[in-house]
Amino acid sequence: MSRVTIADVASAAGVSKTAVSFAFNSPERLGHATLERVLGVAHDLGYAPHPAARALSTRRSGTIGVLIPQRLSTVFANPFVSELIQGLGELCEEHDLALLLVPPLDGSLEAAIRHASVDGFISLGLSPHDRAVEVLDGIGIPTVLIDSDESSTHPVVNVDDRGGAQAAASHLLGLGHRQLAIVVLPPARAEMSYTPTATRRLAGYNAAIEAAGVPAPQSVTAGISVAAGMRAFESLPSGASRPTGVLVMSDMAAIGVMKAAQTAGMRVPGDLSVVGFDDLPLSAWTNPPLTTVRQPIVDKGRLAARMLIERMNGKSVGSPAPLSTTLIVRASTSEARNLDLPNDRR
Amino acid sequence: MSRVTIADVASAAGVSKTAVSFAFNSPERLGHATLERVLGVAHDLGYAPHPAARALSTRRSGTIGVLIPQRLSTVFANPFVSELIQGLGELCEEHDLALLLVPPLDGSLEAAIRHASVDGFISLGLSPHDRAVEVLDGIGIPTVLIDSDESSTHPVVNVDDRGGAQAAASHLLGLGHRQLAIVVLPPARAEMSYTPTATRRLAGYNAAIEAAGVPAPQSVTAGISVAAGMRAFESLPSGASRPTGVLVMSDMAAIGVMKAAQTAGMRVPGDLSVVGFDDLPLSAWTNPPLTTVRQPIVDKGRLAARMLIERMNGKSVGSPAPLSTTLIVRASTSEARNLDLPNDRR
DNA sequence: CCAACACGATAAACCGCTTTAGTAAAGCGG
DNA sequence: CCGCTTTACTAAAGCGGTTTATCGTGTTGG
Repeated sequence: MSRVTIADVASAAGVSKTAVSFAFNSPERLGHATLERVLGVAHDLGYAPHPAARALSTRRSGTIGVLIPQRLSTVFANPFVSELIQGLGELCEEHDLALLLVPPLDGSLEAAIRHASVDGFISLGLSPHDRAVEVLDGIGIPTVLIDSDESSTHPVVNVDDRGGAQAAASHLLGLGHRQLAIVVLPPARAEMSYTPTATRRLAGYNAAIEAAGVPAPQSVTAGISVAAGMRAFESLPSGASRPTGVLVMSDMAAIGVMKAAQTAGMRVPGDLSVVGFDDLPLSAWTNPPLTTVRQPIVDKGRLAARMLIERMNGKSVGSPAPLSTTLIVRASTSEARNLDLPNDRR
Repeated sequence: MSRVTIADVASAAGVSKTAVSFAFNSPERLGHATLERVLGVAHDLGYAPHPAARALSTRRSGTIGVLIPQRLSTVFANPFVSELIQGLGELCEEHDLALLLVPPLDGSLEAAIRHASVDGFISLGLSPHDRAVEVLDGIGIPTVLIDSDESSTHPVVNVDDRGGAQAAASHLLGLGHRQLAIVVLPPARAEMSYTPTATRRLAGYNAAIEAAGVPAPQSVTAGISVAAGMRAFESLPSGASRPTGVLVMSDMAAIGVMKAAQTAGMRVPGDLSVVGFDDLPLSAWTNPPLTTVRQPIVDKGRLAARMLIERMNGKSVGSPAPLSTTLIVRASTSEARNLDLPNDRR
């Protein structure tokens, strides 16, 4: 009843285990007759080499791992990850690799890493100094970091977060907004503070804002989900210091902000301009369509996978230049209304 | 420079390999002093058991596989899959499992299956008679089918597709629509025709339509994406036989249909009513918000994972009752206009 | 004082495959 | 007919863990 092994095939075909192995991996080393016979027997018996045994022998598992810093249910609520996987997937399929999603095991990402049988890792949003990344190095598994900080030891695939954020802020400022708020990305892991990405985007926002000589904006942290965006809106200051424009670091949260604003009776963009970040496909269908900063997520995944595969093949590769971001102006932003009425607007 | 093995730790700590193994797996079998020492040495050396070796020995990989019948880039363009993974992920994390995405390898799903080192498989949309599923059986890997046909050999997790579809069609018919069209799901694999799911939904639509004594609707097949939905709209009949309502088997395609209709100058729902299937989160934000059939996708994933894990633990489980679906009426459907000029209601 | 018995640690077999080194037979030129 | 190379196939040694059976040893009970 148990699995049929190479030895079973060998004895059934009257040859050695080696011959069976050769039949699959180096067919040219076998005589034509035996090759046929072995393959035939193997097929009849439904033989499939045990993947773990094969991996142990060849030191290759045919799998690359994706380090998921949080619970799968929260991470996959963000379409960003789907996009990324589309990119990774393309390269994986091209190279006959499977994709292993590695979430924290029993709360510990490090433990999960040790258990994962992969040829390489892709890390999402983790700093190069994160303990998980150090474990990776300790084991000596090739790794590529996405959305991280520059690192001398790992290739890092980034987009121009700072430039994109700056463009977003300039856009709002150009429309006459003076009272702004920022919705910041959540930390990748509980222990951390700002993610590398959040830090860069913040810098971009602030650069534009300071250059315009406008008061420093309030900032709120929100998870990457519509619900979190809604909560973020609630915690924005109201009254006189109410912002007329809000810069959100993710499209999902931006949609939440719009939704909450609308249910609070405000009009977007009439009463509140919102600009997101990512340009997810769905951001074009929202109501109103979201003004946002486009980053090439699929490309990012593709590029990261390509670099990882090269590293797995022994080539040493450096970090590529950050991919460019572009502001996509849709309908969630408009000129600030009655921006300096002598006394309170409303 | 190569990986540190259990033998390295053993000799560094002056004990046998067995002792090191015990230190991790049966700490109670070691004296307190040695236990501490071994763990200390292991930590200093950065030892991590080789996952493949461990898997070979224990016959457990700590991984469950998700059989992806198509390219990752097309499958993950559909938020349905993200939702499902959220459900699967919850259970996986609870049981300390990782999730392996297994797309066709070199075009062959069967080949991919053989290479995957997993303890169990979840199949998406494949018939129980699919060759891939047969390979699974041949190897003897526990498997749970999602969106499949009833099977005596495997647990199947389904929703009430037929009932949901019937409700959707009844909704349109109740609004006075007489000229309908159906947008059918694409085959899961190139070889197949209708998927089990598509067959059931079609039956549901038709049951309602026939009961209403309305002419049989046109049907078009469209992939699960906005772009495919747009193309589907294009290929709908125009002129006198133009449908006033369209039943779409996926929300993504439904959104595409709406979008294409709008860019063609039609108003939704004024000129065309559209009802989708799935109730993806984003379907609530579209313009107009989409009327659709809600299916509990996350629950589906959770349930499937739970059943698989039980099967992996040796318990034999049967198929659960189909999860229920409910029609969610939003704003993409309205009464049919001027349907027969003389006596039109409305 | 000796048999009985936990206790702590180990040697060796095993998991299922790949691969190196090697052997027997066949082919070949001289 | 002999040495030399090919060809076709195999034995056995890993790969890096786990696990079973065993073995000293210091403790006890009778």
